Amino acid sequence: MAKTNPPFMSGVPELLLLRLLDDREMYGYELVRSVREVTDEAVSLGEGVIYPVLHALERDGALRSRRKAVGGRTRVYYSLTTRGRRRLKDLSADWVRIQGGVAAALGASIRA
Amino acid sequence: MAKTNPPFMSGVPELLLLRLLDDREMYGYELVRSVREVTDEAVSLGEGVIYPVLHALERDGALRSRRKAVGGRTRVYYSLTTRGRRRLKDLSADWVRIQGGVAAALGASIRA
DNA sequence: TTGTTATGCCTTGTCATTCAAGGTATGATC
DNA sequence: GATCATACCTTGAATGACAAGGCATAACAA
Repeated sequence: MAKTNPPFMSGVPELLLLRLLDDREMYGYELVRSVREVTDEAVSLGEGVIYPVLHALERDGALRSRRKAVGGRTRVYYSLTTRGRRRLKDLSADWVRIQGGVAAALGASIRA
Repeated sequence: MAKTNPPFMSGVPELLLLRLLDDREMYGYELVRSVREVTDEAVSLGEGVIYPVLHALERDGALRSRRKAVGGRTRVYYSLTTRGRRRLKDLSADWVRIQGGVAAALGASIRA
């Protein structure tokens, strides 16, 4: 095993964030840990990845955010918009298709 | 369905090429068509992707090439080196792990 | 013969994405 | 009062993918 995140990741961060936020609103720092958990430690996204993606998605209208004070701290909670749910659906379908294609290629091994 | 290749592809081209060349030596133009076939049309890589990857892999010692004249044309056939086979093994393992993680995340849906 | 399509190689330029590394500030814990 | 965890964020460099081209030959059609 080389690195934690070998270069197979394009678009995956966006998909995972949308997926998590489809269940409930969450904030950035929380998402960092959640991604690790929900992927069984297979995917680990740093804050340098999470925050830019969140901002881009909000700019796109896929997410909306609200500030919430919790114990003297301020958190920025994100939740899906209708547009975000459609985007999640599309990206999921794309992922399944690509993944299936790669699986077919890898599994096409005749060798014993 | 938006584009043929949504941004889920990082590292996948390299994996697919190594996988195909593990069966038999092939040339660039042939690989372009083979990738489409073997992935059930799910993945389509243009020559602008294929050739740079082939050259990089050869520079890395993962591939070796030889020129072959076929019907007045010259083809450049690539085949795996030992290093290339190890690389294929590593990348495959990485892919399976990442894919499993994403599947766990997507499948973690409680919604009916 | 001339045009078009398919084969076969390649590079360039641009764009998007990822990531490590940093920066700021508060609360809790030692 | 020092250090850790929380919580937000940006910058810079590198990588990767891709469309769009360019070159040349063969095969075929008009």
